[in-house]
Amino acid sequence: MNSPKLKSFLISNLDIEEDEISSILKSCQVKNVKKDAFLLRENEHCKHTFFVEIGLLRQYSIDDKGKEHTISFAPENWFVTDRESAYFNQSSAYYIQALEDSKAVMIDENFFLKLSEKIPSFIDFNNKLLHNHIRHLQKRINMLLSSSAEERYLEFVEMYPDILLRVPQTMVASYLGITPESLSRVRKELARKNFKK
Amino acid sequence: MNSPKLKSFLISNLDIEEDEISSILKSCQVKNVKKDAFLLRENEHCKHTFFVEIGLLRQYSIDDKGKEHTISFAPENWFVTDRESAYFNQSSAYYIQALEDSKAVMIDENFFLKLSEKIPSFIDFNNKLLHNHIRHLQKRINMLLSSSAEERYLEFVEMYPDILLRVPQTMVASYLGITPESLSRVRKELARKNFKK
DNA sequence: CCGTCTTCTTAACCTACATCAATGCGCAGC
DNA sequence: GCTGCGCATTGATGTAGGTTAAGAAGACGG
Repeated sequence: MNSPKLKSFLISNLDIEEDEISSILKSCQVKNVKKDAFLLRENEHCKHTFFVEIGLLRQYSIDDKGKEHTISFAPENWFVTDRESAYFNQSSAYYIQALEDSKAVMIDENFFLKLSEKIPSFIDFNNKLLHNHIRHLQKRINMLLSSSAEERYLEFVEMYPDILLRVPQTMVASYLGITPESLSRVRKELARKNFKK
Repeated sequence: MNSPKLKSFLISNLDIEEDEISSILKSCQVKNVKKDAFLLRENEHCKHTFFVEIGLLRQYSIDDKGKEHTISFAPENWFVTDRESAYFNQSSAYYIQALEDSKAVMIDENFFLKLSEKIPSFIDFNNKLLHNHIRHLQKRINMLLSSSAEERYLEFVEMYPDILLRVPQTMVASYLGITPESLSRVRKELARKNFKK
């Protein structure tokens, strides 16, 4: 059970000794999953926050017409969870699935408690993570309200150039709120514009 | 300087004595604003969380084409702030404006610190508020990605029937991500359907 | 190296919603 | 009781993006 990335992530953000964090981390299970495997399905109760050590996860929902809507991508060093389900004890409306063979640390409530007890700065750090999450969500809402498909795509390219190369366009489209066909057209149009310059 | 609603809100959610909360609340300024007055403008630095005692506030952005996009409405007993600006010390991309003559408690960083110090349960409570915020934002993203104008309007009617009656339709439309004209047509269509039944 | 599968592209057509412009209508101020 | 203003409605027309369907291009297992 080793989780070097989570470890260094915590060390660089918290005022904590290496062996102390190691001992806490021992209590966390690490899950290895193959591409396409699920870490969470709709209607299940989400009990963990996943920290991605290796690979790439995706969180998405499926609407009544059967269409997928990507909520987030989580590559190495990212967290992903359904806070609504985990925190408020509800069954989840989302799926979390591996887009590549992946390795994720399964963080549970207990882990948070231990950290809060032993490391005072963890509370502030956790607070910061939550605020950061809120910032991203709000930015995305603002974008969905105000930008065209092309603008949203350009924004995505700029923010997540690495992810762009690792996931199928279908999924990028479902993140942007458009169809794969539309995304293809947007890309074509952009290529044309750049060529003309 | 009295803020009875914030007081009872805190008392009912925290394990705290009435006079203790009263003394902490004394340090908070209360702001009375007329309809249309601003509590925050774009490019300003947001230094407070506003708790609405009386009235109704709205948070919105203006895009490059000059269009308004409503981020949130805040009636009595609600908080509103730009966490991105307040927490990360950036200049704000949003406006906060009174839609009615209003009274808001101006909560600053210091207030949070005092509460965290004196009331241990405040940390958990604050955590809960953040999680709740995240839950709402995520739900809204999911809706913007997956629902039609009509579905979004129906959802709004169900979730915020009170707000619906207090704000002009233009602003509801800008919350839903559609034009006022479209909202008018959606409403007409819904009226027609209900009449036929 | 072939067949199958998945993803991407392209084209023709369609629809939800936007835009533009005119009209209506309630209500505040004089 | 007028007048003007802000907001809602309506109609005509435009357009971004959706839908459907087909083929092209990689990716992969045998």
